[in-house]
Amino acid sequence: MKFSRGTDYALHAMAYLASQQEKGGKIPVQELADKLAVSSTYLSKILARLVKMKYIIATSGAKGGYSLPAGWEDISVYNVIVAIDGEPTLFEDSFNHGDECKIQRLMMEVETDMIEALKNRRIVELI
Amino acid sequence: MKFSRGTDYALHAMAYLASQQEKGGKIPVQELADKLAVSSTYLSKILARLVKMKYIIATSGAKGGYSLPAGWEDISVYNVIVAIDGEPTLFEDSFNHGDECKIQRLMMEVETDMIEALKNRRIVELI
DNA sequence: TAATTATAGATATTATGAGTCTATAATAAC
DNA sequence: GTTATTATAGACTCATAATATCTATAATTA
Repeated sequence: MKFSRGTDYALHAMAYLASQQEKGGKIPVQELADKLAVSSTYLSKILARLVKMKYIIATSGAKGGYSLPAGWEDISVYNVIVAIDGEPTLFEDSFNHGDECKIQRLMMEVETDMIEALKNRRIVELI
Repeated sequence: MKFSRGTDYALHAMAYLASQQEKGGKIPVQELADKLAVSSTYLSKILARLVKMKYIIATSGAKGGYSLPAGWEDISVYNVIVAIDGEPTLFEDSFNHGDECKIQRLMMEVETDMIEALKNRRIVELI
């Protein structure tokens, strides 16, 4: 019952990029990896998912690195979580119980509220 | 990012016991296991945790089985989850970041709200 | 004493998270 | 154009936890 460490890395990376945003520079993965005390190849894998979702921009080559796209202020914590872990689900709905199951319904309500809360929180808050 | 299947079994077992409560009888694990389509020995292991927390009562011997204790109407969904999975934590706080970490703080807020919601929901609602 | 029920321990299986290593592609500096 | 720098992608390993199963034991009633 917790989000993956990958999500944690991703959120910290996003927060760091956001905090460096004024300078307009690109941040190489090695710098991010040093900050987070994680291997750069592994962090690359995680960041690749954010690139795929266009939450960050990757630039190859010398003086390259990662940066934030226009409109990054709208990216939510939920966006990042889904990019890394996929849609969060408190219960496995492929089990026994369909819509008529009160347990399933109750958990869905709690889950929906949690998701709503995460959608309302944005990366820009983390600077 | 989901609760264990064990929690699911436990909630369904509790709901079933509650629904049979009027009859005052004890329900053997085999009957519960049949309902949930799970092996009785495995379900026993899960129910043992509820017994330890006094959320259900186990009676050995012929005509024995599981039943609910006095005051069972106050047992929350959260109680059951903690009994099976332990305290839920959205993030591993043993990582890098202490109280000053904004990500940690944000996730703690979301987590606290979720826990509060689960504490406000009781087994009695599931009948 | 025998039947019925729960409990506990050892073990197996499987899935997933977490991470490494290596090769490849893209781009800028020279 | 060559080289250095950067990101990307795939195969693979390792550890851990969930999800059970099986067997033996303890408790209680008929």
